[in-house]
Parts: sequence; structure tokens; C-alpha cells
Amino acid sequence: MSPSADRPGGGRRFPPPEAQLEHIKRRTEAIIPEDELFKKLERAHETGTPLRVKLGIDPTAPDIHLGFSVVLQKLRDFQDLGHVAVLIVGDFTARIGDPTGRKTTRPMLSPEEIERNLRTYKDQVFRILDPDPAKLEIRRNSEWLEPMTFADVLQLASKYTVARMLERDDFHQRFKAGLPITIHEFLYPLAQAYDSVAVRADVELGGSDQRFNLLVGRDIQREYGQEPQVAVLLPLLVGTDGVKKMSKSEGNYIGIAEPPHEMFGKLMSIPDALIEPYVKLLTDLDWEALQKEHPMAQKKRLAHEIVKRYHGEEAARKAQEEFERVFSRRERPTDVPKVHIATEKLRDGRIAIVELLTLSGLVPSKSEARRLIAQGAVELDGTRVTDPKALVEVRTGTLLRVGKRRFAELVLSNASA
RNA sequence: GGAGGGGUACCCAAGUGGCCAACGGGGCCUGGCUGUAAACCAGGUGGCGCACCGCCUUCGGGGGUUCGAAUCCCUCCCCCUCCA
Repeated sequence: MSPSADRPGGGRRFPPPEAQLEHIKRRTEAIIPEDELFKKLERAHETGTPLRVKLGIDPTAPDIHLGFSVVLQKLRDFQDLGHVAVLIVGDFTARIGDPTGRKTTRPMLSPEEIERNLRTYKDQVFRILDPDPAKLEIRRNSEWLEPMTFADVLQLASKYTVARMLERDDFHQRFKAGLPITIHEFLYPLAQAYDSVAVRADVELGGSDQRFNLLVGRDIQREYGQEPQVAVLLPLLVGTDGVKKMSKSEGNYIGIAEPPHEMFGKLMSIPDALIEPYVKLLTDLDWEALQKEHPMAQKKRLAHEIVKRYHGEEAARKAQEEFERVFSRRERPTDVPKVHIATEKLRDGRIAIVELLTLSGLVPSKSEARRLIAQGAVELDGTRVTDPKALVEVRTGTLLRVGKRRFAELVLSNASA
């Protein structure tokens, strides 16, 4: 089927191009080239034909985090202006593995895994995007990349030069340093570029580290006789470690689907230096005004705002209350995960603390449990346990705490079913 | 095709027959100080066994030598550099 077969939209009304452009420019790092975008917006305005705005997602990492939300939010902006979001699931390109950041080759995913990830993805994506089918298209790039023949690939590859590939900073550095660059890595930008051809993208969105890839898209589209897409680049969000960009693999991320109190807690523990970029990129709060407050107050506003966005006002309020209760006043949390302990594990109502810790799942091994006890990290009903050999008395309702944030409420229960 | 270098715990990286569960750094965890911030100080960072004593598993895979190996030998796999 022709990639452009069913194009949603047509005959729509759009705000004046100037207004649209202004809206789009907010929070972007670069628009390449801006005047082309303006022309496209003008045309959309005149003809009532929406722009097709492409964004690629990686099916290997199904957790959407705040960093990616910046890009998704921009895509939503386009939808709100009346344009069509074209979400490309990179199920085929995942087999190549994006060389950006010189990661090792990614494992190939089975179709089942991709399906599962995609479902998780959709749940999360719809927290930001407008699911209206007239404004959203979801496609997998295996749809057009899989059936390509070797001849097709040759044709595609012939449209770009090695020298131009080496312009890409990542490749350039590696080439200079004598590090290996495998041939198939060159195909990644080409494949991604071909996606743009396949869906006839007018605009492609991406993080600023995607600049090269998005620009290749322009060249390749031109080679295939299409009007080149405009690249809209968004700033990268620094992860919670305050150093590297937020990413799943670095474990420095905050997922948009995380429970309110997790989100709130993680945001409260970001380094102060991150408050400004977070506020500016993730919220509509007035930074000028906020700046005058104490950093902790700033973070509370930030955390509240973001939890509110994904979980609602009520949840945000509760998360904040809970945070203040547990961490500021060091009181017992109101909602602690309950852990069932079989009564046959007990002797005279007592159990070895080490065993209790592992049974509760708060600690992965008994050795680890012993260490933590020795370090004073374990509390039972607010009393520190310091003896690794201790036999402790437990009952239903007993509160177990490890470190600052691991809690469990014990529930004694009979027999294993 | 030839020559050389290398694969050690989450990462980097020491260690070339016992004193090695393996130096050091990073990361991470915990305690202290705080604002669940940063900085800083201290400790920890394979598992199991009721413990400062012991046992088990670990140094790319497999096999062997030895009382004993991450360290020696054989073999296989993988990575890198230079030459062609």
C-alpha cells in the first residue's frame, strides 16, 4: 500500500501561521530551517491541509520519561494547532541499534515483545497526545523497511556519501579515534530518513542529539522527490543525576507513568541546579517569580505541578502531604505496601530480622540485610534494629523500614495457599 | 593473509601459583550533616550458614597441570591495533 494512502485531515482550519509559529517555537532548541516551517504553516492555513509531524519512538524502552515528554509535548502542540502526529514505532530500526551515544548493539526484539512494549507505550503516550484518530497516526517502520530488497537498500545507500556520514559528530569522533564504525550503523540514519519518505513527513521532531538524523531525512526526501521536512529540535533534559541526559539505560529518569508519590519524591531529590531547566522545560510556572523562593519550595511547586499533570490535582496534593509527613516530619506513611508473612515462619511471634527483611522483599539477600542492619538502616516500628542476629517480635501492622524510603507493613497470615 | 595487544565484579582498572571474594577509582547503597539538594565526613558494595570462624559460586567458554590457579598448559569464542 502507498505510504500516503489514507491521510487524515483536509479542510481544516488553522490559526494564522504567525501565531502557530510562535507557539511551536516555545521551548525548542532549533528549527531547521525556520522559514520553511513558516511556509508550510502558511500553506496549511491556506489549503486546510494539516502538516504531518513525525516522531520516532524506540520500542526497546517502553517507559516514557520526562525527558521524552518534552518532545511529546511539542508533538501535542502541533496536534492542538490542528496538525497530524505521525508516531513511528521503530520496530525495524531497533534491529540496527541507534549508534547515537555509541551504545552496544541492541538485542533484537521478538514480535511479541514489540507488541507488549507498544501497548505499554500507547497507555503512556495518550497521557500526553491527543488520541483523536484524525490527529494521530501510529505506524511501524517494519511496514516499509522489512519488504525492501537489497536493490532497494543499495538505491537508498547510493544517495548519501561517506564523507557526509562522517560529518556526524559521533561518527567523526570515532573515526578520528580509530574506533570501529560498522557499516550497518551508516544505515541507521538512512533508514530513519526513509521513514520520513514513507510517511511523507512535513516536520520531524526529536531531541537535539537527533539533529544529524533529522537532517539526513531532509536530504533523502529530496532525493526521492519530496519536499524536505523541517527539523524541530528540543532541548535534552538532564537526568536526576544532574549529569547525563535523562535516559532509561542510565536509570536517571522519572517515568510519566510512575505513581504520584514516586514522582514527587524523585523530583524533590533532584540537584538544585536542575530546578531551573525542569521548571522551564516541563511546566508553565513563572520562573522569574519562583526564583525568589527557597529551593525546597521551588521543588515542591515543581513536583506538585508535574504530578498534577499526570495524575491530577488531588493526587498531587496527596503526594505532597505524604512527602511532608514522611520526610519532613518523619512520621509514618499513610499508605505502605503490605507484605504478607506466613505465621509458620514465626516462632513464639518472633522471627529473625534478617529473614524478615528478605521475606518482605525490601532487601534482596540476607547478606545485604546484615550489612544494612550493621549500618543502622533498619527500623521496626520506629526503633532501630542494630543486631543482625536479633529475633524480633512482629504482628499485623508492624512497620518495617529500610533506609529512607523503603517501607513495608506486615500482615501475618496463615498457611501458604 | 601476516604481526602484535587484550577479554577481571555495574563501569573503568590492578593483580601473572597460595597472604584473592580479588588493590584503586567511578557509580550505587547506608549512616551523619541537611532541604530525600549540593558539598563534606564515615562505612558498605557475590551468596549461604545464627555471627570477627566457615562453606559455596565468581576473573570470556571448555579441558588439563598442581596439595593449591584469576594467575601455568591445551583448546575454543570474542574484541582491538598495525601491516598487506
